[in-house]
Amino acid sequence: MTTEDKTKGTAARVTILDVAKAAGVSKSSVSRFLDERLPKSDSDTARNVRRIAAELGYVRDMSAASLRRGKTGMIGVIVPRLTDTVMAMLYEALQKAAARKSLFAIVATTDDTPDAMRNAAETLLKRGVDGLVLSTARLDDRFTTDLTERDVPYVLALRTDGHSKSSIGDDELGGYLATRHLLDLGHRRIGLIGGPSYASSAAGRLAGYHKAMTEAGIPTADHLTIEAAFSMESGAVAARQLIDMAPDLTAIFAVNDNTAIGALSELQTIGKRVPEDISVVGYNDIPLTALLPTPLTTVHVPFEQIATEAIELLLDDESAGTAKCAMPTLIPRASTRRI
Amino acid sequence: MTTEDKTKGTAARVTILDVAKAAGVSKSSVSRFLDERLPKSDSDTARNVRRIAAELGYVRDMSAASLRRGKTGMIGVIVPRLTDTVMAMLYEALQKAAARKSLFAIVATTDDTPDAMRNAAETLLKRGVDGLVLSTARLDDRFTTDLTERDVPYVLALRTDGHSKSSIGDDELGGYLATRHLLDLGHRRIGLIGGPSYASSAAGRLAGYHKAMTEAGIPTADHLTIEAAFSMESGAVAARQLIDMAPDLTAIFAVNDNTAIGALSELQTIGKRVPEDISVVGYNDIPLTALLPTPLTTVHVPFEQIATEAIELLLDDESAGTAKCAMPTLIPRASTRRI
DNA sequence: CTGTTAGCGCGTTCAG
DNA sequence: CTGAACGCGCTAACAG
Repeated sequence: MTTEDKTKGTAARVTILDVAKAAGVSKSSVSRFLDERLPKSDSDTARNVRRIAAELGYVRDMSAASLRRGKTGMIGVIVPRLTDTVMAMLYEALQKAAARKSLFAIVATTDDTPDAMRNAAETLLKRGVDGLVLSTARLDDRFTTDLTERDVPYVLALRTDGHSKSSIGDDELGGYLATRHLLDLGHRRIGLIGGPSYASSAAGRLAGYHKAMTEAGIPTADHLTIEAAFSMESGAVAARQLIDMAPDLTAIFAVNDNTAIGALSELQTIGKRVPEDISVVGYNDIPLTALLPTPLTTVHVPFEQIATEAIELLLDDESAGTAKCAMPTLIPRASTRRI
Repeated sequence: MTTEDKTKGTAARVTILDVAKAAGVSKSSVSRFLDERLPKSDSDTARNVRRIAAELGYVRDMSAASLRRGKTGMIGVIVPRLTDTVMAMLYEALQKAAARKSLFAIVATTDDTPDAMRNAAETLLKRGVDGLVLSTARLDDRFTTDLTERDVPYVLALRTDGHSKSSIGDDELGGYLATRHLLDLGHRRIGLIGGPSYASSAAGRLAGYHKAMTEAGIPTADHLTIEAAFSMESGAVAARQLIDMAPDLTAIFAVNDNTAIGALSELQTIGKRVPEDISVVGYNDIPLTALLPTPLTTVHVPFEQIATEAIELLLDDESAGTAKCAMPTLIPRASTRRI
């Protein structure tokens, strides 16, 4: 009787009712004992129920639970692309942070274009996510207002729009540290390869660069900057333009490791040696930077911390408008040297 | 009456019933008209219902639908890590392929360790995925038998265990092409940095290397191989060992771009120039390879195709044991030259 | 602490 | 083709 005949291939799901019967309690009791959100009771029956559930191989039906609870326990993450290691690192960190709160992070990608971002958000929302983590916020975008109107909880990560809840790195400090490092090595003619102006991260790092340069008494007119996308290709193009504009540069600060790597490639092509002829600093400290033929000096960003704080902000209803800001660190490597 | 008072912040969900009432039909009709799996009818009422649903902003409640259907429309993907660009590319391709079938691909990472793999699978299964795509299969693992016993549909991607449904690249051909390329350039002393022996991809590429070498009449004793993990660090270590073993090598074939990059770094360190002193070939054609200071010759793998076929196999019940195999292509770049 | 009851929103019978 | 009715598995509210 109790040992049921499971015909091969018909995996007759064990339901909460089976557990209830086997344990001799009601199904609501089982439901409560197995509720991972509640502090787990240590009564005799509680333990017994958990044991029986485990023996029977019971697993809660998420669909049914979600329907009833009105929550899925999933949060949606939107990133430009996962093939960008920075974004992969962020997502992996968000996954871990979410798991610590018994949540599961699912991801959708855009190509950093606003309409793809809407699609991605709709896809995720249709899947029933309880909230959104956006790493693609644009300073000029109205998308977040839509989310607010629709009462969708969300938080920005890595980039901010200036008013939404956000968990970011201190980009201005990072930009300052990078530039200051070059200044300390004796460089004066320092070019900057910036990121797209709609990204707050790029803007912050640029501001840090200006701050350090100005502080060092270098005239603003000598601040050589150029804008690029966050890709290796555009880093290469930007490096070429920068060198054309100012052949006497002794250092370049690229606000992103990818663009820095592109720049490295281009510098090699045009016959400038790094660091003998020119020093280069990147940003993000992706694993690759340490293993380049010339290991790249870069700014380390604490993604784990940013992710943890993003999830906390997302879950905290009382924190509207709050912005958390994590400290970056300079990692000196072989791509920079004293002039 | 019909225009309800939505109190701010209480997003009173539009249900199928609201649509039914507004359209003057029963909810079951609405359900049918909106079923994306059925060929969409073009009757007057059908179009009308769809229009009204759109106007009202109706979106199906996935939890309720999943509960009723017994399927979530989600498939689970397991990869070692997303910070490995190869895996990010595979996952992005799987996402796209899944989307084409109205499925959503969620992902979990292991660290290429068998127990983390089990955890990842359980996590995904608890979330209710309809099937699994595994890129972490080991030739010696029994995990897939468990899945079969539990009637969980699954397919292997990139790596195979020799008997499960799989969608992989033709690794032996790829290994052959890479080695043959070096032979054609006049190299005879060719070292190989292999991958972990439990990965069929590594084994296949190694076999291709041996085939090409033997075919070229090079004695087996001169086949210089060494095993490494799929990481840049271990590529560096392996390159060092290889050079220590055989200082007269003129070429290295690394069965993975990451290990190739690690090797490049190490070669630089010990003062060997690429390609002047030694040629290097990688495998996978990750975007970075084209933008290294010395662009890397590598083997291109059609991830999109592999992903598409993986999803098709997963959904096809009649294809037990089938293995699809996609053709790789050699991409010659600056890291290899005639001896 | 426990059990009873009443749906959550939907898809699928099964009659018409 | 359509609509009425049922119930998927679970949890929240309530009553003991």
